[in-house]
Amino acid sequence: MATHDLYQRPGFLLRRAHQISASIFERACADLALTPAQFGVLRVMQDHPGIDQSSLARALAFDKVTVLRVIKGLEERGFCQRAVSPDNRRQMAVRLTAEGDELLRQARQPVQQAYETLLSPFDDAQREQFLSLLLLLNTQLDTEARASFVPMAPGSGPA
Amino acid sequence: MATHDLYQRPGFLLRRAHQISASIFERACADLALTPAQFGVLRVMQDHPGIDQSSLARALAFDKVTVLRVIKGLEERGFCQRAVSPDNRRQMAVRLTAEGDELLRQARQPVQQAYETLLSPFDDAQREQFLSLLLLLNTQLDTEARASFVPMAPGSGPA
DNA sequence: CTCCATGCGTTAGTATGCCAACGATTATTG
DNA sequence: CAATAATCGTTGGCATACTAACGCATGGAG
Repeated sequence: MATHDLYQRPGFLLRRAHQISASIFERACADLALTPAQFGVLRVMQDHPGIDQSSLARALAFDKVTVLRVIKGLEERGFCQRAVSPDNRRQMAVRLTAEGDELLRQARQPVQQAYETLLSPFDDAQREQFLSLLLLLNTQLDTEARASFVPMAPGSGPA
Repeated sequence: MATHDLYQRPGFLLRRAHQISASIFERACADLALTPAQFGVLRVMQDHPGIDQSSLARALAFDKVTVLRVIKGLEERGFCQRAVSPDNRRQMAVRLTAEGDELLRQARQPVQQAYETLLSPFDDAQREQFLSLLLLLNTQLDTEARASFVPMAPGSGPA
């Protein structure tokens, strides 16, 4: 029965839950060929036009290399543009194209459906518990694992 | 404030929690250069000597390609052996070496420490809630995402 | 027994995540 | 101002995860 303990470890359960979550999301957005990471990047770009790649990475707690590759893929597909920032020539200012905005519009419904599917095993009280526990874990262990997570004020730009 | 919604999505929170969990585990086992996936594979091999790769993948809900690569890496480091199964020449029978068993023995303490760190934001009641909610989500959505999860009886071998 | 479907392991390709290192640029500090 | 720090984007490498496809072995159907 020693193996059974493994299946009850929070790390194992979290890995599996994340796997299931990603699978549900990708299936719901299969027509758009949109992954969770791509969706997150596009959403941040939508709220912060002209954001630089490193700030975007910090906003999502992604690695900056991951962000670079996701953005390059999105750029090839015509969903975003990159340009050297006029404020700081080290930075690349990233923003949605009209196609990217349209993609997000089309994604709204399937993303919501993935959300519902993922939480379908829970009743309302359990959903609230689950989300608050996850939020607590994330905020408490944030610095434990990576850099601090500082969402910026909307409209303030990359300043 | 639209971005803020993104951070409250269960998919985002799960991804981040998994990321933190993996980071804590890898840090705790840094001296052993042991990742969560490698630990899982070794644990299943320990409980089911001579198991074949596909059964091992199903037991952990890993992809068989992932299992193949993890096992190859472990084999190169001397922690497990592979041999064509005498029962079925399609299968590779995998088992721990003495070094692999010793590695698991050395991993016991850091793995337990990672477990404690991961659940440190929670009190006892919250831990129980969190684990049972994760378990519920996994069992309910299991077939939703991938093949069924059938742990085999210990000692029955790969039959 | 022969054909056929299935299962297993493997390879290849793609996407995510991490770290380390590098050149270029900016910020800091003496 | 000049030397140093830190930051940004990029590249390369490793590990995890998926799909698709292939060769091979097995099991079942006719």
